[in-house]
Amino acid sequence: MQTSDDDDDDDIAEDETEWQSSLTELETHPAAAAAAGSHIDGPPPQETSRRVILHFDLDCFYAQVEMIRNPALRNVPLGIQQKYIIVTCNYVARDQGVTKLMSVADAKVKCPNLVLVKGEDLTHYRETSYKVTELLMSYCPLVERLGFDENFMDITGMVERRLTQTTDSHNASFEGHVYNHASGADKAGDHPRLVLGSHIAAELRAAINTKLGLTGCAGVATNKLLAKLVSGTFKPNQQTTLLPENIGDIMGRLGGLRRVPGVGHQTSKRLRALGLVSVQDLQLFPRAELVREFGSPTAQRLGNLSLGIDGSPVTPSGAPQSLSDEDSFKKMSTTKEVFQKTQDLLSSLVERMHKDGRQPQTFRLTIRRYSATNKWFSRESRQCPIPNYLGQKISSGSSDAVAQLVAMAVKLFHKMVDGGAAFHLTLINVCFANLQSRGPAASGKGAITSFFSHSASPGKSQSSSQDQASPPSVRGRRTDHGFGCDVDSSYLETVITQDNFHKVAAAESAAGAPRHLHGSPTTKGPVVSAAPPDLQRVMCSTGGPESDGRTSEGLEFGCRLPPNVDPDVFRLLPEDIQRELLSPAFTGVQQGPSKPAAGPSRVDTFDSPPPRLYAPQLTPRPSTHSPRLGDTRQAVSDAMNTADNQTSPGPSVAPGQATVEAQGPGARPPRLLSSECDFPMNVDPGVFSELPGDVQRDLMAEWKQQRPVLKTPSCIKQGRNSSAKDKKSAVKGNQRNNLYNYFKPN
DNA sequence: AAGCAATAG
DNA sequence: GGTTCTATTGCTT
Repeated sequence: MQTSDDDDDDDIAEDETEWQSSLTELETHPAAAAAAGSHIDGPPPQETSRRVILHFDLDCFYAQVEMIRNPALRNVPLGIQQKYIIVTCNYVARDQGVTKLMSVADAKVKCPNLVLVKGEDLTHYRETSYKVTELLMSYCPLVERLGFDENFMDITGMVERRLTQTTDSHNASFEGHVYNHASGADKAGDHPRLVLGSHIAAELRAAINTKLGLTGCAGVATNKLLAKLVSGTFKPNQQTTLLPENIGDIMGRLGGLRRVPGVGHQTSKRLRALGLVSVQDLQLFPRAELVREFGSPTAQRLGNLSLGIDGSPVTPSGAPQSLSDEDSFKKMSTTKEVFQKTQDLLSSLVERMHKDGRQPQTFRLTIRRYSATNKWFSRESRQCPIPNYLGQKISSGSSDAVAQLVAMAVKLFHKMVDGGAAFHLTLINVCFANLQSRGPAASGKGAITSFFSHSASPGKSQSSSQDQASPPSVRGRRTDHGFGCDVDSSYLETVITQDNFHKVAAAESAAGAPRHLHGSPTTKGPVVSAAPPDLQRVMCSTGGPESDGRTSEGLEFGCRLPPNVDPDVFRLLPEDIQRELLSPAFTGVQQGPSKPAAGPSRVDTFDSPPPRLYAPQLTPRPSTHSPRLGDTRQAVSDAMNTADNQTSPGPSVAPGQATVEAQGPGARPPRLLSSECDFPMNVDPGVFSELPGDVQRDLMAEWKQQRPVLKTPSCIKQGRNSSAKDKKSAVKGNQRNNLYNYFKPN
């Protein structure tokens, strides 16, 4: 599950006495503004940030889930065990000295009556985790997951809205704690947005508690870094707001650089090599020297982080981008065991994939081998594309998908491990990636339409990544920092695929296939009931009241558009797409699938149809092609081919056709056994020997008949390579294949 | 597109 | 800096 920072962190709010931290507000803010405003063009942001960001962190999440499943565990010391490790435990156990990642043996010494629950199967945790995210999303779609138990939320739009609509904003005070302030009433007048943020945080925590029965902490601040750092200040089931004047305090009190989110082990080692150990060290270190060591983007990011500056957006996570399953063990050294293990792992993974409903395009096998030199760890992996017909079988739940995948897995395995030599594995992982919502990748990569047809998953589509804090000029010139109006091209992607998702979902429910939110087969009832239908607003658009604001241009638009959509870019979009962007799904108003958007709203409540974050499909899709006899065996050999061809991009082969694999330079040295003369050259004898006997016989029979093997060279791929590499070199590096690239002026 | 490193919980 | 079981992003080829 996770590492430190919960128990072993001796906590930020410890030393009250020495708060002469090197930075005071007066120093921090100009510094922050200067650093944040270090863009090449455009004025520096006037206010450093009007954003309001929440961070939620569930209390000892796995333990809470188990205590809900079995309330008798509530009052006993409870530890969640994975292998020989306690990955987390409840507060009763913590009081007795049990900590995260303590060995079971040590934990039993500390707490002899510790009750252990096995936690290797993450199913329930994953399901509950997504329910939390979905619940949060029902209030505001800008929710980013961080692991299973944490969520960020950008509630700037909600706050702005309450600000304009609320009558008595002056006499309100903070909900929960305020960092470094004894009274929540102290500075309330100076920070109306954060006050409202603290109210929203309290409401959301209450909702999580009443609807899901979970408790957790929340942090309220002006960016993700700060929200995360402050949320743990008061520990179980409380919340804390950080005021801008205390940024210096909270950063200064962190102590070691390792405590800064984003600074991991390697980075802290490199920093240490520069003589930097504390956050203050980094704050005061010359930026130019940092750049020399890390390069500009990373250096800027690190330097900013040390100052409490973090311009990174809350990026909606959407459905997961990969599904994987793994198991670790002391020793595995026979191919027989490997075969068995991958089969087990794949069985459950395929089932999960089936429930998800999307179709994986890539399969990856990862191992970890034991070796004295390598110490223990470091993983290696091999991956290969999944042929379309197999992908369809997987997502439609066809029963023979597993066998074919196992064949692929074994093939991939032998690319890493010489079957003839001894080996010692300590872990196997199987993974589906490149998950496509609709059909096979029609690969209309350059076409705008691909953004509508490719991925119907909510949240991100393929690759949205950004470090929007660093690359200043490329982003386009309206960099409204903290106002949600910077040009974040990936948001266009996001938003469009999101809409597509809604359309698809609507179509499907109209067709009588009601997918449930994040349905699990076991959990039928939606624990997250939709919020009251009278309040159909999701208030995260930065704009004010959104009464169709499409007459004017520029600023007018800027205020009505979804966050992060540049008005300049917007104007260049085709009409229909503009309309899409202004439609309720994007600007914040959503409509229920069956409800005609009811009455006059209470001020800000929470409703709107539950967003479909992660909606594994519950009803199996009708299998598109009837399995004919012989399919399986052909598929096995195809699968082997797929795995084989992966490294050598030779002539591609249409599925269903047999090939002779050209033995590339990287091909495994053939271990020729007596019976091998009958194998097609593309079949690994090692794999073959692991197949069930009847499959072996069938395969042999088939090969005999097909002896004249079709070669099928590059006939399909005609104008293959050609130009298409347009490169986009001007914008290279950071820019992806996204909408912005297509509509950007120049 | 593939493989790995780094980071995270 | 490693334990478990994931998941994401960025770098390099």
